[in-house]
Amino acid sequence: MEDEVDRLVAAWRRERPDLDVEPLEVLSRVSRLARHLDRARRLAFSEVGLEPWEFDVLTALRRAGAPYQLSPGALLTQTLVTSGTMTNRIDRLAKKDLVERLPDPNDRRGVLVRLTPAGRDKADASLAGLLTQERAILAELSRDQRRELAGLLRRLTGPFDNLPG
Amino acid sequence: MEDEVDRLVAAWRRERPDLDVEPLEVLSRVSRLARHLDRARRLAFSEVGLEPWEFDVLTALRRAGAPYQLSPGALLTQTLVTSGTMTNRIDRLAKKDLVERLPDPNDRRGVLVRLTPAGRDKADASLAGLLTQERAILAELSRDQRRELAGLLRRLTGPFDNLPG
DNA sequence: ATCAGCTATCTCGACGTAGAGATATATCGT
DNA sequence: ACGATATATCTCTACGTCGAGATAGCTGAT
Repeated sequence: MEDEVDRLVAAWRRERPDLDVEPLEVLSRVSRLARHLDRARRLAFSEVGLEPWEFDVLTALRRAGAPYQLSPGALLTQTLVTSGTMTNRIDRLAKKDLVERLPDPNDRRGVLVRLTPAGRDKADASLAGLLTQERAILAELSRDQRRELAGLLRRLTGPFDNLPG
Repeated sequence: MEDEVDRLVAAWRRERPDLDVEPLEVLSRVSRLARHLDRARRLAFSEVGLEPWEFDVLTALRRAGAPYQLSPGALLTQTLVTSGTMTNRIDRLAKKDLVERLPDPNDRRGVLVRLTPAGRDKADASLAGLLTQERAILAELSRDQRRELAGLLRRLTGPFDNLPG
């Protein structure tokens, strides 16, 4: 099946035959697919009254395991947002009583963000729904193809995720 | 090489062994990689004084070929933003004399957005830089692997791009 | 010819994010 | 101990996006 990137690449080859646009075959698809996924996630979460950014934070805490707490800094690396954004997110989640801030006992500069019971319920409820939706999107591929795709993507994400910065 | 998604998946398997989180192996990597790419692009474009959103619009027009014009609606489907956003973008690009608005001769509701010569220069200058950067990211993979990856991604983007909506 | 419904674009208010700077605390070498 | 430097988090402003609604023009059925 042809997609927008096929059309995009064909257009560049016509307009700029002097350039090798092969990289776009992979990376433009990654960007566009992520955008489609954002939209689908927003729709799915709206059914349980959750914003995608709330999901990201709550599930990061849920994954940490009991007592479901992480520093803002740890949340940054997991969610790929800036510190100003994370402060804002924690504020809003705290106002909804889904998380609470605690002083870090080992570092007086630091803070720990902990999931409340209500926050944990939200996190658990939303994850199952997301997985169902993602399974539908991935039904285009066989199990082996999904595994192959995951492996190739890991080769690209690895360098970013293990970067010093 | 291990990445954040490996850690994320391992954490879910520990915390929620009742759920099959295999879909995250693919789709969480897509989302995170797109986020990394956004950052890298922002950095690369700042060197030529261009924002990523400006690049997206200008190159869509450039790809259209002479006379480098498209309707706002056509730009929407290519850039995956909403109409309000596109109006705003066109306004700002017009203010910088990179594009101009023309009435559509065939539909009095419509408008055509056309690249100015300055806009075309910007588009051409920035594309080469982007490709160089993307090539570096993709150097992790062999030519065959890149082709394979592009093919698998197309299977996922195709349904979205060919959807009625 | 007309009307209902559709399409293309723009308007506008609410919201979330980035990014730089501020503050407080920790850490390391001397 | 001390000072330089690094780290953790928060504050604040500017900016871009979304999304619902408004407007104007098109189109097909009757």
